[in-house]
Amino acid sequence: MSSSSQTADKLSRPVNITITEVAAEAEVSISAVSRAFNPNGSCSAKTRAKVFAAAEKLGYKPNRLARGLKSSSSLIGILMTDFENPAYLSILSDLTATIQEHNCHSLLINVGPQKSVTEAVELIMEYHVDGLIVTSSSLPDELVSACQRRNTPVVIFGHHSRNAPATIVSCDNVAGGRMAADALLDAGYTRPAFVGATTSAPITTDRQRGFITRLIERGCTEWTTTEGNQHSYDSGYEATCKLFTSHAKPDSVFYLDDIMACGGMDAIRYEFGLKVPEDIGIIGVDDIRLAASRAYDLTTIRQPFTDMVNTAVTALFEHIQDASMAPQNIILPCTLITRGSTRASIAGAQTA
Amino acid sequence: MSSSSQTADKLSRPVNITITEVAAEAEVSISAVSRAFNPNGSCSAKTRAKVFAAAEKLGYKPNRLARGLKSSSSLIGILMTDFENPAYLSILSDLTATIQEHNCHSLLINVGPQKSVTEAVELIMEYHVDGLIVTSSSLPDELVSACQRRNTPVVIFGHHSRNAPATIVSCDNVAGGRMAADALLDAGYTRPAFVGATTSAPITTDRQRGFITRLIERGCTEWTTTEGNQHSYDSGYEATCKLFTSHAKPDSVFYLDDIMACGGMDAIRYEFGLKVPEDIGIIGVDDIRLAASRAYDLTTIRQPFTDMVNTAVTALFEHIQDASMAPQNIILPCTLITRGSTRASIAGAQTA
DNA sequence: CTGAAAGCGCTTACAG
DNA sequence: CTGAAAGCGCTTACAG
Repeated sequence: MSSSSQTADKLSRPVNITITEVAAEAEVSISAVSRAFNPNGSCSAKTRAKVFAAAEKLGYKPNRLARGLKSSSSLIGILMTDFENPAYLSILSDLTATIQEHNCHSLLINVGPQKSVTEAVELIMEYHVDGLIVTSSSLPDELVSACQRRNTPVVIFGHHSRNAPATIVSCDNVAGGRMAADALLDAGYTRPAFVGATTSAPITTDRQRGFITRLIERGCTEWTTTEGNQHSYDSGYEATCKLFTSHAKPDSVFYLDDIMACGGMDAIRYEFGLKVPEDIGIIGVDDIRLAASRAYDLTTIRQPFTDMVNTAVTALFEHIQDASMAPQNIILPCTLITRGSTRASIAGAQTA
Repeated sequence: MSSSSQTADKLSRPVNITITEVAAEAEVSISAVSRAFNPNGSCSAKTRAKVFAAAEKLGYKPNRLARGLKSSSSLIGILMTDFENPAYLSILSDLTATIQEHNCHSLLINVGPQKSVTEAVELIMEYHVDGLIVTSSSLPDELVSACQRRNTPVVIFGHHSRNAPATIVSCDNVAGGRMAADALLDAGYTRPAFVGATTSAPITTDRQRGFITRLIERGCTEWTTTEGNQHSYDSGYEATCKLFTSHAKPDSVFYLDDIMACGGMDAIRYEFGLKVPEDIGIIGVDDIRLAASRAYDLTTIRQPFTDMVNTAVTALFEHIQDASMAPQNIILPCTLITRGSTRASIAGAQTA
């Protein structure tokens, strides 16, 4: 292949240029080209320079599919269920950005209601991903084991799972529930309610447990609980309408997450004409952007999403490097962010 | 390989079972197995049954990486820039779900500020994606051509691009701007402002052009324009603060999108103590979930996102099937959704 | 450090 | 319809 024909080729032909052409251009073997492009391949500086020059000239890019056949695919699977909660947009942004920093890319699987997690995992395994991050839905333990058997590390993001044989990164939901209870009682509210969601059981139960346990510890007896259908504005709104037309008349509500709290606050204000925080105190969880808006100005239990994402991705790549590493259960602390949806504390409570 | 050892294998061994093992189990050639799994491979019903039985028994899943080496990767690249605007979470949900219906999967690339679109496209090409969907950022024409040369169809989502050699699916932003102008004037506002964003030029200019052109057509002269930095609540808030402390005193604002409009509305209400819609009328674009909330109750120009996604994905797969298909410029209509952030129309205006 | 060779798991003309 | 064989683009022991 002459140099002039290559130049013409580079401009016009649609075919991909491969390692073979680079080898010819650099006058080395294809093994040498492969090693030059691999950090751990032994290769003299001179050869590497020749190879890079040739690759640059030809516009060569390695085919990751071919590489993945013998080596790693550089693909990380992300399983997502919840596309209602806006928190997941920034989580996704952080996840993909961090994965890209590791020179890998994200295969995003939408585990919608019509698709089971099992199906999703099987599908993702067909791409031989290097690792898997599961958000917003807990993965059955058998599936985690199945991944492990295939040497595919799994990190579960944001969800507890008692005894899953996988690394889990979440925040301390029980403590978060306790904080919410303290914040409400400290502000003088006496009849708190908890609004959870039927989906994603572990999160709901942990936050609820922390909340109720703490209420009881502090001698509060007039509490109620109810549930919305999903993590959405509408669910929060509807659940709140039910709650405030029931016999229980709470004076404050702890919502499972911020987006439900926003829906709930709107119901309280516009459906029942009550004032926040004077008549009703409200606390959410997450600290999504909207929580800091003037309209909602929501007191909330902040989840350290950025830290959680970094921790999760770091742990995943550690597992990818060292398959023998034991699964860890990493729980990050959450923080109370006090805003205008709760009355000023009358006790000596913590403020952010 | 005896049947009993296979059973033991299935439970314990970590290695993937491949086409070779299925062929042995089914007592056919590996070509036959391959054809059985390919819709267009000629294969007798009997052989297919044997193959499927063997595959089922062994838990065989084709390796998509290997398949992609000679055939298609079943991977669709999604390029995303904007993780601020919540509209993109549901767009992403629809995109991934629709792509999965086509038995393909989504490689999501985060084109953050530190990463150029060019880099992102080069990276994505290393995975030999079957097609590419570009959202929330316009792709330089040279890049589109580069993809075309590699036989990788590109669909641009949500953005005009005068003469890109790619299929474009967007909505009629100029008409949207005109609708907003009509809605404001019909409601009796006389000093409208437009708040755009410095990013994503084509969208901003089209909506602004439609808006201003229509204002002028109807004899309105007292209009102003300004810009936020990005598509976010904070940008809308800040731009509005500047706007309302400048010499121009608008009585209504058309925002580039809903999330900016929400920020703007909060600034108007809480920073300047003005009433919406009595003192100031507000219109956004998108119709995100938040627009329908009681707190914002935002009049908006709805983009038909679900239709746009379906159209974009359908068009992409048509191009993948038939490489010779000419690029199309598909523009879907948008609709005015009248809510409480504008006064009731005093003219005979359209209402949703 | 370097090259020839085998192999990753699949597809696809090519004969039969 | 079916099988043997070559090939997709890369990696990785194995000799040298």
